[in-house]
Amino acid sequence: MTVQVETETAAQRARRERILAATLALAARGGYEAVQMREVAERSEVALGTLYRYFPSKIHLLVSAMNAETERLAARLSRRQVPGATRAERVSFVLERSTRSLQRDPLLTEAMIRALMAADASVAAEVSLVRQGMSDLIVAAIRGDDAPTDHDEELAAILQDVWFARQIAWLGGRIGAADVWRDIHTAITLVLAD
Amino acid sequence: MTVQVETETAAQRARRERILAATLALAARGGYEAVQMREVAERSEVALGTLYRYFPSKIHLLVSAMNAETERLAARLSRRQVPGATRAERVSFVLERSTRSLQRDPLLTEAMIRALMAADASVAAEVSLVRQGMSDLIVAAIRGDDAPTDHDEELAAILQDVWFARQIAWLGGRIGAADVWRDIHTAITLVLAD
DNA sequence: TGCAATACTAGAACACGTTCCTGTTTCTGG
DNA sequence: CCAGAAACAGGAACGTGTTCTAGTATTGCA
Repeated sequence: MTVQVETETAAQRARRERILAATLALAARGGYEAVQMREVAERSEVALGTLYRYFPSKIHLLVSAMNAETERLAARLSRRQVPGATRAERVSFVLERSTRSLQRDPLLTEAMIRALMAADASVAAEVSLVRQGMSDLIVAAIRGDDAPTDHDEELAAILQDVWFARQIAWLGGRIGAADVWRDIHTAITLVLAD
Repeated sequence: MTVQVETETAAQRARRERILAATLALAARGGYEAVQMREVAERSEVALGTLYRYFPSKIHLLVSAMNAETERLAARLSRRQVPGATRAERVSFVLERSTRSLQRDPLLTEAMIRALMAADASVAAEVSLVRQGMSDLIVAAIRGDDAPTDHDEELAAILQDVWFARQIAWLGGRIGAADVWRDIHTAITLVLAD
């Protein structure tokens, strides 16, 4: 079992980017169900079989798209020091920005979160990437400057679980968009009582 | 818009129960994907169209099955006083029993949790029932005897979010069955530090 | 009891994710 | 540059959730 070295021609990189761009465009327009594999293939000018060679399932495709979006968000947030005197304030800042960023494009978010939920073991690696990115953001906010501890990781994991579950409740029509942030904020103040 | 009074003939009640029984049997045997609508219809000796008249989608069907199972669990747990001196101990007792009860039948659990995740707005009512049932269990455990407060409801909501998200992580192959309970226990002790 | 409405059966048909096949293009090592 | 390998295009085909149709049985009511 040899490890494949990262050799991707320019054409391949271009295809991958066209595919992801088409995915984001379709998702932003009509959410999860609008991301149809035939349509993605057609828009990215790639055969259906090729699409499946790049992304072995619709779930992989959408989780990869979410990972790219998460990286963009993280890059934007980590540009400068998170403001706030207490842990709760700093984490609130980060999670509110994240939540608002997602809610700005509800259909895109619906598509990505739905894929994240539907992910089975074959997508575990990609999902872990997304989760690790979020976790890093939260841990960095808890610690103003110091090195993170295991305890911080646990707190971040809980907050992320709440964050995730609240998004699902929102997608499931059980709570409104405003409730999402309110509930997450409640969890932050309960868990991070300084 | 008139409200339909609950008139269900004996034959209809029997059909509904045959359908749910077939669903549980198939789910316990092969999980979510083994619950195929044609197969459920055939086993419950009902036409496919009739199955869809009773349960308008596979998700409705599985969430309804989960609701029935949750009620059975709640009935068993509420039979006697929850043991434990502290809130954390009592909640741990209830959630460990719930978690173990689910993990005893991993494929059935996979089917039901997956449906719960995939639920969109059209299933919101049924999903809320399941969630309310779980919440009642947790709140009752937090309060030994007293009336619950809003604060208790919030704590229960957070713990349930963690519980739910950890089940998803387990289904997604990102953590093992043993980790599920360990993580939930961690959350309990962090959130309910007495 | 008779009849209109509703419920049910059996099965075809449709949609979309996924797989597979055949022929062509592009890449890579010698 | 050439031969073989790998990647790609185009599209048929399959599986399963869901919908639809036509005919039959059941129910509720005057």
